[in-house]
Amino acid sequence: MEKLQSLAHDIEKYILNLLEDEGDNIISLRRKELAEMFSCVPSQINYVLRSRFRPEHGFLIDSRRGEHGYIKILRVTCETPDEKLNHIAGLVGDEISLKEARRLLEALQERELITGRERLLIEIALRHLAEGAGNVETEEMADLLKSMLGSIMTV
Amino acid sequence: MEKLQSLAHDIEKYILNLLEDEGDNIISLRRKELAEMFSCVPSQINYVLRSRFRPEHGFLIDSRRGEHGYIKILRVTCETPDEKLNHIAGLVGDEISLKEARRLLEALQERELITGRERLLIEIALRHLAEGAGNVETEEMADLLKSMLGSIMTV
DNA sequence: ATTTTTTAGGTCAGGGATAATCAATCACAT
DNA sequence: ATGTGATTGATTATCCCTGACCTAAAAAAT
Repeated sequence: MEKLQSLAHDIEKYILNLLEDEGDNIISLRRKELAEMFSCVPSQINYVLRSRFRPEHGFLIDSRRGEHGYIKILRVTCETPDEKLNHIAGLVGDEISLKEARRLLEALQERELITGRERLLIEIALRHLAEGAGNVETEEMADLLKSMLGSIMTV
Repeated sequence: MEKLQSLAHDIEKYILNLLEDEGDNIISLRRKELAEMFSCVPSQINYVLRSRFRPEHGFLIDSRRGEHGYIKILRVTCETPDEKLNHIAGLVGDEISLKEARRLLEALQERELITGRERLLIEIALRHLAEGAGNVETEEMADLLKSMLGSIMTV
């Protein structure tokens, strides 16, 4: 019955549990200790962070090296359920124009799902992308928009 | 009482407390005295200032040598939106790496000039840009970062 | 008035202690 | 066979701290 999960999965769950216990949405780790606890190489911790605690997932990482070094994991948003991510993906689609994106963002702000400042940030990022390349970027715009919305849309 | 934090951290907190107590936004120190108080080498004070009281942290340093020497620490205050824009533009500069940008965003969130959600959005946009282009993107990153920060600082 | 001495603070390189990165390899599913 | 995710270890970068040497300003000596 015991489904053997990957080490990365176990470490992820351990970190999420720590966050759950804290209630303060921020925890501080020592990479070396965590690696010892799971009997793995320290860089494995970085792999877990890179693959599961990115900004897209609503997390921010602050770290310091040297003596008294640490890794702080900050949970900015609650976990966005797949259901909601699918909804966002549906709204955005595989490709999107700047004009369509603007309409979508306006609607989201209207529903108070994002703030005016957040809407500005997203619009600027998309505009920068659109102005950069020629016209094959509607797909890329859709990807970026989904990443950004996915990171801040809370449950 | 165990020493849990680094010496630099303790000195930082001591200075911040002084600033807090003063109520005013400026304090004056003697490097030698402070070093003696913490039983360390005087240059350690310089290290603390260099690593924690830079403009990106919201401080300016003024000092004088010789008899009646001093180190003054001034907390930056941006009264007008214009000052805020200039401050940000100066911090970002003409070019910036992804690593530098992340550090800056951490400081800005610490200063409560941006929220965690806004930091998420900016980090995602910058990383998207950095990973997309291969090479000479430090200028473009600086432009995008200034655009994004500038847009929300005035709201 | 000029020079010398004294009294500060500044800069830099280096070493120990961490964490980050990267390329190689492994594991497993398709 | 191939592709994706997981794991490792070697290398690189960063942080903290010290101490040797440098510079500036004021006082003292001339």
